[in-house]
Amino acid sequence: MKLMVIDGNSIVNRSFYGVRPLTTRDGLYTNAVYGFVTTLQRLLEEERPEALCVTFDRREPTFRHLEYEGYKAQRKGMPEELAQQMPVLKEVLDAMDIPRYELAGYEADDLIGTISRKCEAAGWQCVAVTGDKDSLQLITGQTKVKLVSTRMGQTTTKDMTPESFREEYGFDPIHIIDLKALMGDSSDNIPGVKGVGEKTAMALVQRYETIDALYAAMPDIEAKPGVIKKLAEGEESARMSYHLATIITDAPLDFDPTENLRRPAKPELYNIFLRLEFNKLIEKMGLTAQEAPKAEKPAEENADWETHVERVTDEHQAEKLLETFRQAAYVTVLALPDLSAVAAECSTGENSSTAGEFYFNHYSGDWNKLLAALFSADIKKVSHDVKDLMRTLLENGLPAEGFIFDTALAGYLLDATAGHYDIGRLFASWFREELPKPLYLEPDAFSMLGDTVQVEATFLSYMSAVSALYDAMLPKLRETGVDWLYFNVELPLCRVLAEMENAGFRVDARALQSFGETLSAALETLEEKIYSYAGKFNINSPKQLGEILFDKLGMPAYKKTKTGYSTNAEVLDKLRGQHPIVGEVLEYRQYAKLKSTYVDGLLKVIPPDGRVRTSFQMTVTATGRLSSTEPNLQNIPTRTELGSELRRMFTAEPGKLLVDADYSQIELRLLAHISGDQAMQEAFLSGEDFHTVTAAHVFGVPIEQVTANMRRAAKAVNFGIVYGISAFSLSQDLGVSVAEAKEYMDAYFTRFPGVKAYMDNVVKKAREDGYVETMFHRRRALPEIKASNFNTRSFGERVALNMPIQGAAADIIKLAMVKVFERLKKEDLQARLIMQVHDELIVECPEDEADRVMALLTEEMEGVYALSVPLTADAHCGKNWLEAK
DNA sequence: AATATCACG
DNA sequence: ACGTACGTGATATTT
Repeated sequence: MKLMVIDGNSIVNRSFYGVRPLTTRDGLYTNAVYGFVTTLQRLLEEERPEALCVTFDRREPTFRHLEYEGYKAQRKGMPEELAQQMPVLKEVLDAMDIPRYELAGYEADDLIGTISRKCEAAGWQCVAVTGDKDSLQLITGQTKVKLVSTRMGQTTTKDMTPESFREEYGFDPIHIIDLKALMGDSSDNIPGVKGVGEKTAMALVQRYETIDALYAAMPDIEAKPGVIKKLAEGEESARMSYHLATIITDAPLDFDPTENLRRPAKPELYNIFLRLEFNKLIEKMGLTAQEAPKAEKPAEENADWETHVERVTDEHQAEKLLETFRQAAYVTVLALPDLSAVAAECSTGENSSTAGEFYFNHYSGDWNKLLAALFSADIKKVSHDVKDLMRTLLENGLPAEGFIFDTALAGYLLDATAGHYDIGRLFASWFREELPKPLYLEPDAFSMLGDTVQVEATFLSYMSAVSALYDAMLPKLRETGVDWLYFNVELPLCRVLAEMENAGFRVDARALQSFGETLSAALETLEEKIYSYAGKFNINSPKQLGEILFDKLGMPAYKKTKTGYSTNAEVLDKLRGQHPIVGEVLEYRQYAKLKSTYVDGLLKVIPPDGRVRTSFQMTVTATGRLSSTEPNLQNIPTRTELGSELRRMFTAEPGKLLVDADYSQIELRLLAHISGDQAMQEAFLSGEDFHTVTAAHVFGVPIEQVTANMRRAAKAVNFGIVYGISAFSLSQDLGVSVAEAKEYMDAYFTRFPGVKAYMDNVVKKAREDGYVETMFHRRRALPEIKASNFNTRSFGERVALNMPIQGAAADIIKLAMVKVFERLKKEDLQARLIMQVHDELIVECPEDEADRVMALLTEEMEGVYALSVPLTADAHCGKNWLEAK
């Protein structure tokens, strides 16, 4: 039988510093609890013990320390972010039915010691899990210690048995006490012998095993005279340290291993995890709600609420219901992705609502006519993932009007870092109650179900959730000031994006195919050359490539990743001169990327009509940008000549042209505007090249004397500023010393004092508020800025500097997209927006519209919002993307 | 499922 | 002293 005992304080501490800060929607820190639970899962998997318990320290100084006068209560109090998680962790452990032990006056160590001895006495095996090396003294034939260490966010464990301990230390585990007695331990306030460190202490213990034996042999011992003198002076301290380092194994603890046998978690664990928003864990551990979920609206739990539900089967019935919907303030609408079933619900009075569910194969009337009526402008609709629904509607030639709210989109604007905005999770996080698990419905799922009961129940439950969310979210949008952006930009953008997605981007599959064949041939040649230098191996495997380059060919490894050598382009570039294989590998990599991601990747998604349709994600990025998936059309190569050839294959239809318009340095212009820096604004107003002007300022020379190198440095500093700069990274980027990079930055801040003041201010404000926002009040929560971990906090500061700029640029182009869309419609042009790449818009139009469209795009993009510096956009046109850029 | 790499703004 | 740019997504390999 085996019992695992966990040092709760040690593991929770490691989790807190090792896991990035996580908070629930209302600001409760959860990272340490999360880390603890995942670590525990792993340990259980690894050890599969029959019994399990956790020990905790009590805050008070312990008996061992009370007898030591030099003890100052100098153990740093834990940071507030961690302290608030301790009661939560204990609640979780209780719900998992895992016994915890704490005892006033004893450290977790002492309890572990006592527990391990009691296990041994009962004939059990014991595994002690801790990060504290002190506890290695507990190792015996029956007790092993699992040492946990966290490096670079990775938790690793090492099993220490009598054998492995001896191998590493060269003496028996119990003498770790003698070792600590000599070398001390600052983290545990054990003084040790002054002047004796790890090396000396190790040698002495290996030779004499105990301090008793050591002092018995004094002064004729095998050590340097200086060490002998220090030992003599420090004897009292050593003996006291020995006492301090000895873990108590007979604490007055009532303990019986059989009372700690593993038991199933209690049902409330589900609710606790729900509250903590541990959705992944709920899934992984297969937790479910306590009772069968109810398909009723939560509001209906109060007895007076009544819903009249109708399954609509004929046109007469439908028209009556539609008329009710037309009168309603709003209607909640949901639909299956293929529009084979639709549900709608509206409130019809104080305590009642009416809901209708429409099923294609249960409807005798004209299905499309019904949908057209429901999705026309005279019914105000609240829904979820409006853009996706609109895309389907428009695809089917149906109207997509009258949407006044999207709960997914609102969830995103209120917390852009939440990651998921499905109805179930939003409901759980807003109302702290579970909703039935999302029932995944294939387009034809309900025909497979045989009847529609399950779909009906899900629709009903989801509709009530969506209306409850709408009621809760709308005031919150106003409260945070993000309502303007929501109603004037994000919501109208749904329609714009739905039409862009449906329009698609024409790709020349034949040209792509032949480009792919060229690449294949080149790859084969390169492969052979590479094999001729190093033998056959998989060039695509960084692991194998690293072994070839650094072990077999003996090149110096500049950088390591957590799994081995780094072989990225930056490293390989430095090795170029060393061996011809390096250049070949770099070239191979470039071709392989183009072939697999772009040629093969795109060919897979070109439909017969030749138009590739991406999906724009509106609820993904933390800054407010869009993202593009399946395929990603926002990262089509442009930086290398070969890669940019791909853009030649993105074309306009025959007889049409592409118009491409992009903002010029929008982020830096926004910085000039937001910071109000006089010099920077003048630089933009002067009309000169901005990086050149910056260089002139930073290097203190007239504009005519700015060299290419000076401009390059200035450009790097400009970028760095936007990203939240540090001298180190700038030096890396520029290949100069850190000192030199710092000089550039100092000069920059001297010449642009407004920028410096703004940067200081934005970080300070973020610390006060716990969030940052754009000039349009798009918000990003920033718990990291208060972190006690230096790296995490620094990251928070960089985000605070970057998000208001990147986010405002995103706000502006989104607003421009809405305006452009409306203008194109109003002017009755055939031109259609088809693509957005963060600061760039692409329109496809008949050849004879191109000039008008270029002017229109430039005008709308530039005029979308008046900044204190000009906001400029440049437009070009051509038959394909390469030409138009 | 995680990691390394590399494409974009 | 710490270890570094901000924001994404797709692919291949490895676990």
